[in-house]
Amino acid sequence: MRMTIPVAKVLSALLADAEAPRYGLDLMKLTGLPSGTLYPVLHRLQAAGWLAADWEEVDPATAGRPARRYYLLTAEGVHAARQALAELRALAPDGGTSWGGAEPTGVPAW
Amino acid sequence: MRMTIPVAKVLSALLADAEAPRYGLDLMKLTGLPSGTLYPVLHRLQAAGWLAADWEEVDPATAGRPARRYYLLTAEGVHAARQALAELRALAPDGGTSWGGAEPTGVPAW
DNA sequence: CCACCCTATATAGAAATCCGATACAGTGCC
DNA sequence: GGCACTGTATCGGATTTCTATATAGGGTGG
Repeated sequence: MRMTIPVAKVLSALLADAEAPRYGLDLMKLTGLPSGTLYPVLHRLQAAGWLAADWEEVDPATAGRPARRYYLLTAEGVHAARQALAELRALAPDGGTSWGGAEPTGVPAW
Repeated sequence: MRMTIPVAKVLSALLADAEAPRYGLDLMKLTGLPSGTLYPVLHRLQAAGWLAADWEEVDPATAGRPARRYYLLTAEGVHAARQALAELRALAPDGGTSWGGAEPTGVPAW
């Protein structure tokens, strides 16, 4: 699973609110991603085994809307998502980053 | 400027340590990015006006190594980088995200 | 009825991005 | 000469993003 910002947004939304099940349009609004980005991400997450999907069982005529496809992180997905987001947080400083690197290199004449 | 994780890593490294000037190999070690990823990122940042670059003025024979190309964030770059990293931080929860979205949607039968 | 908007999911195709491989060049060492 | 190290940089295939577009049923208004 390659971590990208859209993937991180989806994982973040799926992790929030006690891992409540989400459906596509819901995730589009939460993440701000267009459907053409979101659905491929969801498919990749499923292929990676991080995400499970199931059709909502309702009669469209009764519900007055199309059936939704609900997504829920697997146990592995929850774990992986937490770890991935933690790594992301590591490079977004709160005060000063100072993630163990080399000390400032020689300043140019400039 | 499209924000991606490699771009964020570079910005983070450039912001750290009081915005000390950095050169390519230095940034490769700090960010862990391969040169094939790093240099295109640096070029894009320059094209966006976020980054300034200048050749170190040394005699390679005297220094015992090739001249370095130093990179420093512009004023605009510093501002933009801080903002971009803040947005990244927003989606990497520390405790609970709860970034104002819709409340949990109806749970599936499943 | 028919147009139109809303909820939903999904794909096509062009553009952008990432990353392993490769290139180039000078220094230092054996 | 050969090899390792410091540096910067590009190429090309694979992946990813994103703008359109497709599909389909429900509800509303003329």
